[in-house]
Amino acid sequence: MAVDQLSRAFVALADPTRRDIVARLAVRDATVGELAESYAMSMQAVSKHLKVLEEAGLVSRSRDAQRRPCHLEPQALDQMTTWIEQYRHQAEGRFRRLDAVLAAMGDGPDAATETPEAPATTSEQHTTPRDNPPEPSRGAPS
Amino acid sequence: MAVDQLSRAFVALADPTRRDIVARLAVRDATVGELAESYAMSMQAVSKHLKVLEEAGLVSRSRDAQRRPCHLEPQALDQMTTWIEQYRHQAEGRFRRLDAVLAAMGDGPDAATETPEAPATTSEQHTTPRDNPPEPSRGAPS
DNA sequence: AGCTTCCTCAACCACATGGTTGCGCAAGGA
DNA sequence: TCCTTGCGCAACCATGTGGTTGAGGAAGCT
Repeated sequence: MAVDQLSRAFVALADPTRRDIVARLAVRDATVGELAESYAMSMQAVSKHLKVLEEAGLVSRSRDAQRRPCHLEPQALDQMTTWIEQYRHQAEGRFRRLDAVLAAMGDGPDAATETPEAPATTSEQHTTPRDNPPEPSRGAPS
Repeated sequence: MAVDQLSRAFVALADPTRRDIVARLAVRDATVGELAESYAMSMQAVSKHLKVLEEAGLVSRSRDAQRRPCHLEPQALDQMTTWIEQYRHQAEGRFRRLDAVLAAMGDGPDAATETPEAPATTSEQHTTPRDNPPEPSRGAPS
């Protein structure tokens, strides 16, 4: 417990069986039994996987008599892409800027190859808020 | 071993410390020691985390004397978003079509609320290839 | 009421994971 | 040459995870 939704979502999709379940639920809703028919494991195991997906907010379950139909929740997937794309864009932008610096430096001096991305053309520094600083000691601890 | 790159990538980002490392490497490359200063754990532990990220293709490490600078690899992140977005789009498209059917059925008959997404307007069925069918038994086993 | 179907919960087990410590190696500086 | 820095490897340990089986509950059928 005490784990944020994003961690749960990544943990959930880290398992191939659960990714396959997500892929199937993208096509159509399904019950536990329907899903379990496809895998070489017991229905209890599939139920556990669905519980993980549900606690990650990736699927929801309603009631239909004794059935428990499973429904994919796309906005949880959206959260994940938002996180990933944030840093991918940040990194790619930085690399593009770095390439530009290196190219413009083609006939320049030799004092290069030393962390030229810190003082890049447009300041970026450490503006983006990282989600989980899982440690108390920030900065040099010694 | 014998685990595909996508699973490795999701496993890697499932850990908050490793997500934080990715966030930092998006800003600038860093050495193991620099990263380790920020966390309440030993450098060996951070090195292990980096190994996980490296085997997932998310970071690469070069040599600079005895330093091992770590570099974020955005295309691995791109793979992940590609996977996620595929099913998010699929599901959202299906839900939009379902909503349309329900809306158009507002004055229609009462025989509804029963899996209306299977015979939707545009046939989609099970076209998208799921990545890991981790089971041998496909189709009704009985 | 009693049976069947669909599913969850609880206990258990093997193995993976995240952390530790200790050791050792490669490369630069004294 | 020796020492320090920076880092990886191996062994170890506690906990988490993915599977099993067994029991049992909720809802429809006869």
